[in-house]
Amino acid sequence: MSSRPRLRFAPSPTGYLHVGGARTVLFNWLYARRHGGEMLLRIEDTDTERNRPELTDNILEMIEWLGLGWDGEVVHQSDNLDSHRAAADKLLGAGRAYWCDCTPEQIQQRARERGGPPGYDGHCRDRGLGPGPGTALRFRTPDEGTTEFDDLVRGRVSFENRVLEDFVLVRANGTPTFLLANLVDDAEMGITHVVRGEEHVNGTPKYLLIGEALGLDHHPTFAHLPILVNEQRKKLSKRRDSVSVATFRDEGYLPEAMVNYMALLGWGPPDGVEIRPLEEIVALFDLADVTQSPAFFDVRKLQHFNAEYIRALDTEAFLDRVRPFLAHGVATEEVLRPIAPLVQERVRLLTEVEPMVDFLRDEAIAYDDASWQKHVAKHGDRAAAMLDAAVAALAAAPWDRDAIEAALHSAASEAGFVNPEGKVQMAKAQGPVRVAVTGRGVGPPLYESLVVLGRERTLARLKDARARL
RNA sequence: GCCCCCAUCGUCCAGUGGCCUAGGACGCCGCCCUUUCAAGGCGGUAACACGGGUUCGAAUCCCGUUGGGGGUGCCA
Repeated sequence: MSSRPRLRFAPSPTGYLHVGGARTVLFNWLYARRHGGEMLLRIEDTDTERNRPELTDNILEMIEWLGLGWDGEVVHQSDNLDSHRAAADKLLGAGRAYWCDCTPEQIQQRARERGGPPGYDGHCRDRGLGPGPGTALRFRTPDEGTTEFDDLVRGRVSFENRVLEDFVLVRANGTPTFLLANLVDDAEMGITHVVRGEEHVNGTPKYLLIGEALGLDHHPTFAHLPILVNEQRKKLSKRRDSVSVATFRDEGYLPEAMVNYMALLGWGPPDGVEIRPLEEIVALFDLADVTQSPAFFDVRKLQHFNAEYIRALDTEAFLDRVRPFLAHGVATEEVLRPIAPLVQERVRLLTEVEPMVDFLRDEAIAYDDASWQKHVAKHGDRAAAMLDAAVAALAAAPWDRDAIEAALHSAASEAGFVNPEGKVQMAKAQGPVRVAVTGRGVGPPLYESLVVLGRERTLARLKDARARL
């Protein structure tokens, strides 16, 4: 195969792009890039009943957000209905397909009465029906022989033709099914590698059989990726699991972190280095190295990756990325900027930034009850003493980080936050101050925060807290 | 039911007959550092599903069992 590989991602607009689909796009994209080929995008919209055209926008937007993209124009399967019909006619003319007017209910009922396996029984095979209302076109699967194919991920897979039921090629409403349109379009588009989820393995012999019956010289290489599962080890479902890519974006995940993480679902670099630039992954990636067993999408590991990527950003880039997640725009950015590196190191998600710095921006703060109890109330008189000492020391100190540290240090000593060896216990002493000023027990480094907050507001908040005791 | 596939730490990957007293990463636990929280450093916990073969030698090859998943739509 000397020609450049041509791959495609072929989603149907029946749901938002979810992580399973995103992983499939990624592997298609990686393989195309790795081998100097291209990855096309085809929207499989032949099921007019279920399509939701607006979802196509989401799919396109998410693929772009991930930084992947596609080659050429987006293809809409519905634009190629003439070819699908022509293929159906050809199959009918060659005796490889026939009309069937059985309803799903009838098919089920016969299967029940028969007591045999569910599925279509070939009832209309030789009834010589013509097209008409409620009549669908079925493919006549061979009664004997086997259909096999080589899969880059799974090796050789073989099916006995007799277990393949006569499936529908054209619905009663005249639209082609996925089985027909998918094959016809792949052939016309010159697709060389079909990389898709494992759920399509069973449909592959049908794909092959149609192509063969059509006399097409279309023999793509297949690669069925292991599916992504939830904690119950079930296939990720848009309904059960919250896995929309847009949701991850809105929760503050960085696209490069997601792409990096998803590349590790079913694949791993030979040197074991997991967090690395996309270009390196492209250089190392190969479908032949993809795992054969299902992978669990572990959000906790994703979060770790996201935190790593956030930390790796330079300050300006970090600010650019968080901006959409900040309330009150510029006002927030102003208080964040001075301590951005400190915040950057403490968040896993971009959405965690706002609640970490809002106390620097807002006039009024709310005390977190648990924090107040643990860091202030519990220490009783010492907390009150610390607050008083802090007010006094801070009122006189120059307003810079080191002076603030020194001031709070002496205040702690004065308030009795000293261990038996005479060492000041700043870990405990900063508690009342932190809660008084931020409302919470945890947050960015205190001294640096106070610099940003300013003397006036700091003193006012310390006094407010003191008054509550 | 039938068909297809899968099977190494809780999770994701490494391992392709001897380098494995099974390695890395996430998580978890402990210690250090430390103004909280993070980050960082150090250490630890934890797996070859089971049974037969093949072989001088199996996590690695074969068979079976068990378990899990996918498919079985006029969805894709």
